[in-house]
Amino acid sequence: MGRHSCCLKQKLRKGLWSPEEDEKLFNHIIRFGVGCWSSVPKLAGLQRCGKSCRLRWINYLRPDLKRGSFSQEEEDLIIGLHEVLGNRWSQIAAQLPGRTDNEIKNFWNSCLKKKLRQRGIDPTTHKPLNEIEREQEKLNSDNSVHENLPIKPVFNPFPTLEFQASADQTGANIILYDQFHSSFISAPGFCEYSNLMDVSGNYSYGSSSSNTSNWNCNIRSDMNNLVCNEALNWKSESKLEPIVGTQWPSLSQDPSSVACFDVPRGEFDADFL
DNA sequence: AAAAACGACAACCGCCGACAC
DNA sequence: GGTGTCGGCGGTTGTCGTTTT
Repeated sequence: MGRHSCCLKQKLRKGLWSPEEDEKLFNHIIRFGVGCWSSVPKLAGLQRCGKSCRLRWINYLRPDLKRGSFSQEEEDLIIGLHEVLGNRWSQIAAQLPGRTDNEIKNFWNSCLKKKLRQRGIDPTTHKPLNEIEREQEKLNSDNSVHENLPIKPVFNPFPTLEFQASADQTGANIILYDQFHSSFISAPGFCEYSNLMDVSGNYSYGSSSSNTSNWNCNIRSDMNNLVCNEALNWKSESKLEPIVGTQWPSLSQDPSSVACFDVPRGEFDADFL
């Protein structure tokens, strides 16, 4: 329990990642893909634990990250999904291509919660705040009368909807989506999310922003898609940003045609092909 | 101009489930 | 079935830039 064995070893760096470390990790994963995270630091020449490398890759280095501020559509989608899913950030992130669970979680905690409160909505239950207060007062008065009764949880992650509880991993999202969709599209004040929700066809990372299993399965074809669609620009602050509108040739057609990125800082090899 | 407060976001921590042995 | 390892997740903390006092 607790810290992984890799983290217990001496001389492991912590804290912010340097551009050099980013470069090493990025180059390693581009070349070899992700096999076993615990072996990545050693193979990449990093004094970090595998967990830290994994997090850095998922939240920061992955080439398909969108970055930048959230659009209004994304904001509405997050709020709607949070009402359905609660703090299941990885599941919420799965519906927002290019966004990570960490990013969404931070956005929620630092911004959206505040916005909802300003609109008079409780960010936990998504009910009007005055209604929550009334319920709380009622609960308090009930408790004072029935002090010996078991305490019921106040928070209900599914406040207005009932969901099928036993869906397999692949079916769960579909069921949730159908129920979420049918519940909200007819409700006043809610956006039509359907065009945003259906990303299963073009979101190559599967069910979660943190899910790297697809990388393990077919790193080459995934990188093919990613590199072609989102060329990399190594910015001075070491962040990667897609070059909007840039057309890249398909690697499967002509791998040698993509030999270099726009790399003003750091040097990324593209000869993993 | 300096200090304090605030906000955004990167990273860590602890826990859990899956899996292999 | 017990144990250890690993990946993944959500909560929390740390860091740093910006704004306010």
